[in-house]
Amino acid sequence: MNTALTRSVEADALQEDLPLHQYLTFRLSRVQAKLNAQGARVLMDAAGLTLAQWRVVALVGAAGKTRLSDLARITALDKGLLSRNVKTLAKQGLITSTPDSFDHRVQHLTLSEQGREIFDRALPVTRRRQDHLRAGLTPEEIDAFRKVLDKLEFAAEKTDFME
Amino acid sequence: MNTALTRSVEADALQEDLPLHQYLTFRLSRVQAKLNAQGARVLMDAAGLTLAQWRVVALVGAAGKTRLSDLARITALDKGLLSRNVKTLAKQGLITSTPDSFDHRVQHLTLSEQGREIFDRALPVTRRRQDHLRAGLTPEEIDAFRKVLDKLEFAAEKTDFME
DNA sequence: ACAATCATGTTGATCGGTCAACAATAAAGT
DNA sequence: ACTTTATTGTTGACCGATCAACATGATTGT
Repeated sequence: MNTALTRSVEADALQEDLPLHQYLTFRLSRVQAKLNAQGARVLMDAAGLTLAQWRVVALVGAAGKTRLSDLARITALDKGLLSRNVKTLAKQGLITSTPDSFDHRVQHLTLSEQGREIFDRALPVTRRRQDHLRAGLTPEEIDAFRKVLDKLEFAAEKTDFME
Repeated sequence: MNTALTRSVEADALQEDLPLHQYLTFRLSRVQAKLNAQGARVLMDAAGLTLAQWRVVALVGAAGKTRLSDLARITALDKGLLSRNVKTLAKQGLITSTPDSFDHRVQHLTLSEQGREIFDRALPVTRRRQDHLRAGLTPEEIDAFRKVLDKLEFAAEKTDFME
């Protein structure tokens, strides 16, 4: 009786009252993984960029001119990761990085012609995707969602809840 | 005038109207990264487990007895990843994996004594963390949040929104 | 002026997650 | 019966993310 026929039964019983499934964090990571996969696919198709690369392009494109440390600060992305992404983007000719004449540590980042072309091509695609994601949501839901995200982010940064 | 003194000004201007910052997915991935880091730290301190390992222990502990394919199906985690985690947990003696006598492909997973001890020790810690995360949220907010997650997950699985 | 400190960006090591290929086995179709 | 197809779990290759160490250069304090 313990053959493959009983599989679904046991699986369902398991699914019912799993502690993990009630955990917001677990749900969140699953949804995020799926969104990530979708976003990566869309961007690769539309612009030949990875998600992390697109983020750099989008940030530099929107800012017009930035430096790496600002991107890291604002987005809370790892500076090492950003550095590598900028490097490959520069090698591909999408981003130009020019040194600051006063502070010789900083590099100013701008989009090249080609970079802006890709930015202009990718932006509407990502907008479309965002619209698609929001399509089933009311403005109130989106607003509430954002508020919860803020609170969760705040709670995630607290370190003293274990005494 | 383009020295480090102007940094914050430019950074603020950038922060204002970034397209990325309005993207739900971007916010989500940031929050998730922070939650992840917090969860990993808490679990490592409390039980010496990685997040992925804890998930396996928690799932097997809750189910009593499962097989790998069920875990993969239910949690939408990668089976390769699960296989590796199970393997290291088995090597550490937390999980015992016994072959099915009818279907020689499947392995039945259960917690060992030691595994259950760790499960029992880690579970209240993770509950405490979940409570901490929910502390600032009303039941309605949590409910709304869950609904939005469901809708986003659904929308993330659709593939035909680009025509 | 000089020492100590801090900011910027690069790099290496490592880890977790994803994907594809695979061997072994079972189930289904003919 | 036999071929084809599907499932289970393992493995290798690869990529993105995280962390720490580091070199360089600026800032601060005395």
